[in-house]
Amino acid sequence: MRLTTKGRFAVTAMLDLALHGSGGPVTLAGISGRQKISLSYLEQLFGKLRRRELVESVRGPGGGYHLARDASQVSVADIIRAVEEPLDSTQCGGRENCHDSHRCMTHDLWEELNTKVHGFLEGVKLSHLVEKQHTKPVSVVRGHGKARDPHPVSI
Amino acid sequence: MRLTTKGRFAVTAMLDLALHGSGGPVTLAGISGRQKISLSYLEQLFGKLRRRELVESVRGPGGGYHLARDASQVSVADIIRAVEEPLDSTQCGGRENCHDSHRCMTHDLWEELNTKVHGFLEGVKLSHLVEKQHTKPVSVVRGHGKARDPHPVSI
DNA sequence: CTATACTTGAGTGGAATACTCGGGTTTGGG
DNA sequence: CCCAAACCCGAGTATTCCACTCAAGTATAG
Repeated sequence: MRLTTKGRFAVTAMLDLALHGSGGPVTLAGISGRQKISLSYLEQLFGKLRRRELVESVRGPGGGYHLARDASQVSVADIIRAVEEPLDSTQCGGRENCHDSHRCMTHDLWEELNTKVHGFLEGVKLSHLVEKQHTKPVSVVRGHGKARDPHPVSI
Repeated sequence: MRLTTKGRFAVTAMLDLALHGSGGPVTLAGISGRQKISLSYLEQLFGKLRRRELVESVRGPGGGYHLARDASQVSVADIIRAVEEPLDSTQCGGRENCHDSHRCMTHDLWEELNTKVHGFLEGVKLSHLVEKQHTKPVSVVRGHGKARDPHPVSI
């Protein structure tokens, strides 16, 4: 699992979906307008979210997307896993780049970090984010457009 | 702070330095041979490590590098910070991409994750890795050469 | 039958990573 | 004193991949 803006956009979009999902399907155009994420890009992301069965689609006029399960059953980790390529080979993951059956010296370190981050993101459910949003309903807008945001992960 | 192979190489190299540092300066050629990291690349990395005062260099024949401080005083976070570009703008870090003085919806989430990861890496000292290596002295070899390992972060 | 909305796949620009290369400068030993 | 071992450094480069766009669909409500 990687962490790029793609994953962050997906989480933002899913949160928007959870927040506006009470009145029938939510259109991507709506999410695009509120969150300032390009429509085409959203289409790409929601294709993956649908294939991973995190959302369900309703086609035709009046259609849109809604969550496939309750917001309390969807973790941030689920969302990120859905949109980011797998590529989770732990950079030396048992074989490849490590000689024979040996592990490289720092293998355990990265694996432990992975586990920690994964555990954290697994624990945060969409419903938690919804609650937080309700307690302090600040702005909902993110930048987009021509702006490029390369930062893969800042820790 | 980002997490790429550059940071992992740096940690591996620093660990090698800590392991072989008892008998005077360690040469980059030695690290290159043991860890299978290209010499030129190591030179680049150690330039940064030296500027951040994590290592000290001894020039001329018989020279090399040694740790600037005790292995217990060097954290993995220190090493990664030294070699990866800052670029730590928290992807919407207060300004930029967020409208006005508002924060985007998922801001807190990523910030909390950052803090967690940072805390973990700050807590792991080079001396811990050395100990682990001594308790089970497995292979010391990593791949390199023409092989490209793009994975920025796998979590 | 048409407008709305999802669906799909291909394509693109730019930036960054992961290196290499070719020259330096320092300095110990013969 | 000079050579070679080592560090030093800046520029260059190939590939990759992210972040997005574009174009052409398919389904369906009204």
